[in-house]
Amino acid sequence: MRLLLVEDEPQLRENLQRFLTDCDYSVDSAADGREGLYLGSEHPYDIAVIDIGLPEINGIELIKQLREHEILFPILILTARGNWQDKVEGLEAGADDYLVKPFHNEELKARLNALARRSKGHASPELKCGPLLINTASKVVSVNGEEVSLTQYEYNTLEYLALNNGKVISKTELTEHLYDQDFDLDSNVIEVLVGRLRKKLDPNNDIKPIATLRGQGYKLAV
Amino acid sequence: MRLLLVEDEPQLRENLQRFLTDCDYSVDSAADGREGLYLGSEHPYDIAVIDIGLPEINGIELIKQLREHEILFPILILTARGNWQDKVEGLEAGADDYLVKPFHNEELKARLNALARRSKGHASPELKCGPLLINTASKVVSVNGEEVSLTQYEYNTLEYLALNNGKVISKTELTEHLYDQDFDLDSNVIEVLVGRLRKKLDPNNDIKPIATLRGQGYKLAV
DNA sequence: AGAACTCTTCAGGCATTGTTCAGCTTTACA
DNA sequence: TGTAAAGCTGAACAATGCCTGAAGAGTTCT
Repeated sequence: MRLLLVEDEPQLRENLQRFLTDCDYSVDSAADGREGLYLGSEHPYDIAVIDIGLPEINGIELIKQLREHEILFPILILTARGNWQDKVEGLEAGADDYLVKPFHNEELKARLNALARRSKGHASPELKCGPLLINTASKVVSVNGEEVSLTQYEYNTLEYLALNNGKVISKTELTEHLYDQDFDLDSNVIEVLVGRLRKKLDPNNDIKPIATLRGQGYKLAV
Repeated sequence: MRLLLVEDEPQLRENLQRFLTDCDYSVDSAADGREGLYLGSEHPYDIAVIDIGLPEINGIELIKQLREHEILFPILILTARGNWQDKVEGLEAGADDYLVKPFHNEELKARLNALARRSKGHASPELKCGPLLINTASKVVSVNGEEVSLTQYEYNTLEYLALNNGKVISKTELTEHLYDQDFDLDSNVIEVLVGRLRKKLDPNNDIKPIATLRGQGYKLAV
């Protein structure tokens, strides 16, 4: 799998390059938008990781231009925390997913895998777990074909569980994912969110999509 | 497994060193960044735990320099609560995971295990012992394909035995593994747990997965 | 500004799990 | 074979962690 990495900060670029290489991607990296555009239009990459805040040509512009050249590989963008606008613009410009800095390498890996998988199968950006269908682009969730309306936090919680389908996720991990600031760890927000999710996804309580593992965390499995 | 610990506060350093040694790491510790850098570049560690707030060379700088020397073992950083910036910088500098102080020793251990496993490329989270299958990611245990539901402590006990498959584990060792602090060693919790495990794993008593070695401990072997 | 919606906290209740205890069984060894 | 120590087990109790409904605080939309 060939991967294009566009990131201006040398330290982060190097780390990501190393990590992604370890994940068996063959990585080319660019330090600015101009170089990114050049590499991206010359080589047949399978996937790209692009930081939004770039010198020369900024990330948004880069994505637009790539897409104008009919370059269709999936793109994951990196945004700084708080720059909400970037994220929206990036997705509108043609990115397929985003990650807010700082992030865990493992999460990047999971998202890239998901992106790669669905782009190979020409599938839509969907996660599927039994009767559960999650469209990560439109953020629409449906159960047995019936659409369910979720709030932002409910959605994020579900998406994270779905990305880690089958794995046990501790409340700490969920909290850290949902709130990147240090957050009161004694809070029971997660419990409340999970409770509401359950009620919305499965009002009759017959599917039981989210399992509780007492003392260990939650797990999505259907 | 060789582990490098860099922590300036003597009390915490000592505690961690003792705990990690108990976890079967062979631990070298440094009290400041300079010493950490020296040790880290001289020895082939498998993993490192680094406090961000260090004298001499601070933690971020230490990580950067290690990475510049092409030193690639996974690094877990310790940050004080609220120092959110540290966390970001640490991850960008090349750390692989972080833990916010104060933390539970068991959580540190779990994260180190996960890091170690990932970096060794042991992708498969499954332990297999005869008819016994333990998935450490989903925490699902099955016997001859049939799923068995275990409580947290039962699971932890079994996992530890399985990690030491074939080795005799004394009750003391099990107790120390399951419980953080000094725990009443005259208790018979372990016996109770092992009893419950046996009943759940092997209700008809024909597999006998856990053997008792009178006066020595227990052993998983099938 | 008011209304509607979402997020977070809190407190009480509940179910499951963890721990202890007492009495019983097995084992090792004289 | 008798005895003491080690281990096993079922029941009881205590502690823990999770769930839930309600209400307050904060947003966004009209």
